[in-house]
Amino acid sequence: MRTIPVYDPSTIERKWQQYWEEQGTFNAEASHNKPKFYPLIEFPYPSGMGLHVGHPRSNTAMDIIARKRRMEGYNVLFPIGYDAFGLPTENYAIKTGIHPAIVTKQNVDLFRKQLKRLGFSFDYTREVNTTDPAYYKWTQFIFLKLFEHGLAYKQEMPVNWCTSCKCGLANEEVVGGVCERCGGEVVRRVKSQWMLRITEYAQKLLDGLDEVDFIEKVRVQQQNWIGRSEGAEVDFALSTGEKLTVYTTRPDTLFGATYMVISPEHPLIDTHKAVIGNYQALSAYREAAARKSDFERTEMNKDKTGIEIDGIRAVNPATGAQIPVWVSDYVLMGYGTGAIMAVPAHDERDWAFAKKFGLPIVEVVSGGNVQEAAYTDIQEGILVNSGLLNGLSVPQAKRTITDWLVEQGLGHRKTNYKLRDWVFSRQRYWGEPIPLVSCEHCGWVPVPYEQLPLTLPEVKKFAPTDDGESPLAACSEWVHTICPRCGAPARRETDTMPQWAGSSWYFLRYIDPHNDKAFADMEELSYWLPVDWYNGGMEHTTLHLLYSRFWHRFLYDIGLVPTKEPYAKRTSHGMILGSNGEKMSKSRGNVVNPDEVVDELGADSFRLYEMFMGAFDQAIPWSTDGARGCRRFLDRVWRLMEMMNDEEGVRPAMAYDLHACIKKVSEDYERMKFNTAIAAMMALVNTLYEAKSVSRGEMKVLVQLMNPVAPHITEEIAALCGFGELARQPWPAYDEKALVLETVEVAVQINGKLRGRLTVPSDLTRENAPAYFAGDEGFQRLLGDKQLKKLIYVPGRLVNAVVG
RNA sequence: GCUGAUGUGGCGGAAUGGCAGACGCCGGAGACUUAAAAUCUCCUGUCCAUUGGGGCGUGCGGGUUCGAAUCCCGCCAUCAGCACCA
Repeated sequence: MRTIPVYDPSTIERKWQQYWEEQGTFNAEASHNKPKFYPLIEFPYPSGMGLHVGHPRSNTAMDIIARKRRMEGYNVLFPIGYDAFGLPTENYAIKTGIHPAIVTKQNVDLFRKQLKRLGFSFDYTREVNTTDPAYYKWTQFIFLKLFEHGLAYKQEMPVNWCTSCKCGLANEEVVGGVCERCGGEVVRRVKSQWMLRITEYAQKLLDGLDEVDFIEKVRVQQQNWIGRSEGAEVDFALSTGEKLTVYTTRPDTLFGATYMVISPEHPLIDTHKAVIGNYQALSAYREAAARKSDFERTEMNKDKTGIEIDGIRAVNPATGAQIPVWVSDYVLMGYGTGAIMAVPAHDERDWAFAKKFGLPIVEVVSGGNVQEAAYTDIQEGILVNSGLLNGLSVPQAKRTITDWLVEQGLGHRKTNYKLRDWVFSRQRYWGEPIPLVSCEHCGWVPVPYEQLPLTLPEVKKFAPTDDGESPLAACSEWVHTICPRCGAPARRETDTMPQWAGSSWYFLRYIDPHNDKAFADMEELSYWLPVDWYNGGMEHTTLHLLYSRFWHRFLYDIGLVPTKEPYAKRTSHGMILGSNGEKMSKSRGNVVNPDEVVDELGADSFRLYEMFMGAFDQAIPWSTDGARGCRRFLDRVWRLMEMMNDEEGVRPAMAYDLHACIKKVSEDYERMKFNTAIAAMMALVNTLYEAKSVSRGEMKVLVQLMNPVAPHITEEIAALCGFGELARQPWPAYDEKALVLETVEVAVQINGKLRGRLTVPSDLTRENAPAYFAGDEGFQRLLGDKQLKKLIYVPGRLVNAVVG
């Protein structure tokens, strides 16, 4: 038994972290000779609360992959940065009067310190910060490119207005009718807003999903959010002589359209004020609809309201019948044409509406009972009461009627998307200024590129005004400027960009972070792009992930980046819950502070537990006892040094276990099955304890396998044992031959019931099995006097005797 | 309502057609110790028998198969996302 030093994580971890920093061990190499690997984690928002236990889950996972790739000979770029614009910092500034830039710096320093304590192999020389003018210069640059290409426009439009933040929100930021950030009530409010035309890219963003390796649920969520549907636009003649165009995905049901509905915001109401008999009532309905918050609209979801327009009727182009036109808020102005043909027999919403207001329900697809419920099946039904469509299936009828509409000049095929344009303005201080100037003569004029960055002015008050203007509007010497084009007095845009701006392209800046001629050099981009593996939270699937794909695809289209898609692979981690199984939050009092865990157990134990606690993609409750168990495992590994002998190689008796472990761990890391990889290493250590000894060769392989998860302790063991620096050595390979044994134990079943175990030659085949077992004493004893009808042998696993 | 996921010991979980419960936590017993902690060894789904063993068991009900936690059909429950998108 050797005498070994005490395992003291705090000393060891500090020592190695310093060493890595001095040596630049994990900095990406400037040369492009090696194959590259670019792993990415979502850069954190540096809040004053510091790191929570969720961050290290994603970080450790990608750190493991990054460390393994370096040992496999790749040039790895594993960067870190800070997404530091945003509301919490600004709200803190409003409360305390401290400038957000100062708060941001403090928070970034705190985060960096905490991240370094956990030993992540980031290349800190490439750190970015979205609030740094040298960074947001290029955010503004990309915005101006979007503006130049007609993808940024300002429009009066109803926006989601958070009454608490006093700020407009993107559709994606409204969750369940309330503000995603603060939970405040969200109402509709008409404001002039900068918009980005992401809808122009709907199809490209959809098609791009086929080129990348995203986990299924991310792909499905993006597809649903983009929401492509195919149908037709159909013109209905109105009694006023004009026509009303609707969008439908079910043109086959045209003969069943017994009324029409337009949205309360539809312009038809005002343009036909003169002929409408109940204009007063309609206006009242419209105002009531406008006053409803999104939340109320959602609540009232089930109970339909509406009012018939008195004085306008429409003609069903298929049947020639006169049908009424209604107004109801179940029809949305923002989708399709803001008007629908209602087919109550075959649409649940129309059915509910027709039942409530006593409108006729005409069956045109047979197969259900349309007086009882809408029949919406499109697989089985056959068309009836539909003239030229009678007897056709739904898909056939769709084609036939659409061709007919086109022929008659009454309609055309149409594809629609649920995706809406991106509300890009925020009436806040702590964001990138939008680099545009409003000139009386020239309209909106970009700030010239050479004048970027357009920096935030110093202001005294950071709070938005009650009338919803940005705090920048109060800063008159900043607002008043001259038009860059004609030199006349002009005003700057005072809205700022949303937090999603800086995060839409940060992965590009990591590639060439100190470049002041371009956001990144094309040659560097060509080497490093795309990001090979991006891990992040599901909450960013329809926000950050979609937005950044949009920006990247735009930059590709104008020739500024070399790939269509930014991220080759996307995976997602499960949330860490409080020990009571609920979401961690300050108010629930179940928040775990990583610093405290590191203080007690060390960073390696913390990292190990985060990876061991359960399946990586699932939500798991935290257990400090579980983390202590991981510390116990590291203690056991450390003490293996006491029983280490001088044998350099792997002992034959240990070869199978060791090589099986190399294989299992190597494969499981790649599949993000970290929990089973760690379990395999624990099992190996248990086997070594049973053997009461370990050779130097075995010990070295063990610490190499563990190194990506627990880098400090394993480097220290390697140093004490003279194995050399692990981070600089190749990843261990397993020996296929060592995995083949001479004999193997198989289960014996009689009629599918487990009855015993037998040792058989491992090369026994299915063909030879009947003869072998006929002569095997142990098998015959288990079989007894029963009559063998059939024998099933699964090599290496089991033998099943089917008896009469 | 739609979409996607999940359901296995006291707990986190493993096994994706072939020995259910690997690995860890909690708990119990023993060894070491003056003692405690730490450590080491053993036990730990459940019921019956307790000497070898046997029955039951992966949300519920059916089915396919020599064999099902795993595949199929029908339910139930939980979580997440979307939600009047025509």
